Amino acid sequence: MKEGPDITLIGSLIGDPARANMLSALISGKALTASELANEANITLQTTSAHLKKLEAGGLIRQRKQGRHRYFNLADEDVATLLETMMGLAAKKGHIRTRTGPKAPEMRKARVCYNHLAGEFGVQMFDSLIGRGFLLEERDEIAITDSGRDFIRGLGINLELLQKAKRPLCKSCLDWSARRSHLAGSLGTALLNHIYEKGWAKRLEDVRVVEFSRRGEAAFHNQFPRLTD
Amino acid sequence: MKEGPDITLIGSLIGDPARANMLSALISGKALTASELANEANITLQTTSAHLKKLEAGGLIRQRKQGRHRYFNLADEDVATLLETMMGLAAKKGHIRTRTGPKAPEMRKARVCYNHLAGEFGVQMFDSLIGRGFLLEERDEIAITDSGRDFIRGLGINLELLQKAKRPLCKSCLDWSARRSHLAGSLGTALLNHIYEKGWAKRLEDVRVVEFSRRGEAAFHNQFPRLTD
DNA sequence: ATTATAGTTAGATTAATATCGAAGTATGAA
DNA sequence: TTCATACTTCGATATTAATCTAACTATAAT
Repeated sequence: MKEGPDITLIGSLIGDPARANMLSALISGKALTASELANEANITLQTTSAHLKKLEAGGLIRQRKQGRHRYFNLADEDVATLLETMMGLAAKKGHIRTRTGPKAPEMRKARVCYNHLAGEFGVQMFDSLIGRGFLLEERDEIAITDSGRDFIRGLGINLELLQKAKRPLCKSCLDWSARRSHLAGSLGTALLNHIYEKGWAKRLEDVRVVEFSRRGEAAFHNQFPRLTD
Repeated sequence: MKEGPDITLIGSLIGDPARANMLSALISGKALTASELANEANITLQTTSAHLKKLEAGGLIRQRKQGRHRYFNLADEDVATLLETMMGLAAKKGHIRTRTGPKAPEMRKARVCYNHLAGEFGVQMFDSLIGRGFLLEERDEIAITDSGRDFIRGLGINLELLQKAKRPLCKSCLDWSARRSHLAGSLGTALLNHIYEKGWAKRLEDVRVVEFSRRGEAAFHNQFPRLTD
């Protein structure tokens, strides 16, 4: 890593495929061990160790020692925001991941993308919110409408709290599997949490698949109905 | 550039010092020729050409042919946003540019940083807004107060329009020269535009220096007084 | 103690790519 | 036509850094 302007280091850290894979894995918020990250990036543990050292030195990740394990996390919310921004731009520019799309059908159905819902369920939720006039899509910007505010508040979500956050409230995110937009941003995160809190789906360890129960699936479809147009 | 997840390409593009220098130069919004960018990055024109090709293929820049010149720009506002986000994170993590800070004294005084005001004038404006209770600084987040809203509206700035934008309204940005914070975000941009519109300073071509007139300087100090505490 | 698991460090190899020199293309000026 | 400027393409070189094997440290389990 040669000298260069301030953004060079961060760019080169993310610019390596192995490290990018690790960061992508960490973006779900779940703490992962070095071995898990090695597996995620398909490299040996030694190489992983070297990468983790660089990522930590660059301030992108943090580690917690616990017994003989080391758990790694993104350093803070800002790093997650940066990665989200990059993913969004990459999707818009058509840099779709060539190598590994979501393979398993459960992944295509519903999965965690960073910290919001993606997959068919994510797309359906987004379409439903747009279709009922709760969200407004203009070019690439998403805005919430007045009726949308009422709807979200009706779910018991504290909208004012979300708006104070640095992250944009509404943001679209292109879906790998469906090649359609779904909802990111702090509202997207809040809605995923809502799904967990209602018990519609379980938060699985280690995996990004979101597993809906039968009842949860029905409740989801009821809350975010598919509209025939 | 090996295969990898979607963010890898963008990361590696920004991760090269020469390219990062070029992108930093372009972030002011001014279109630059290949030769100018070569000069900015301190590399030969041949190497520059190769870099520009990659940046364009990656969707980060656009080019316009005009006679025997080629003018380069960032591809769109999203790219600028990404770079701003990265600069912000880099500053927070302490990855300050080691090599070249702003040299010329005019640069230290007032310059364009992305699309807001930086340098001593930028820092003073920021301090003044904080000191008069128009902005609130909590940890790394900046928020506008009710009296701040009144003040900004009083300048004739449409605050509601700014808040609808994707970009955060208020954001702090660490100053290279002053090592102090100044105001970025859409409000920062709006205030810089306000300075131009009032005729306090001229928008110079090719250079990032913001040149205040005598009268403009006085008006600026009047509008954003330095507070003795 | 002994063995197993989790991770780091060191050293060698290899692959990627930034860089430049030299030659070529395109536009404009004299 | 000739010359100059702006930029691209080609080919060679050199440097960087990602990767692996092997050896080492630390914690935990038996």
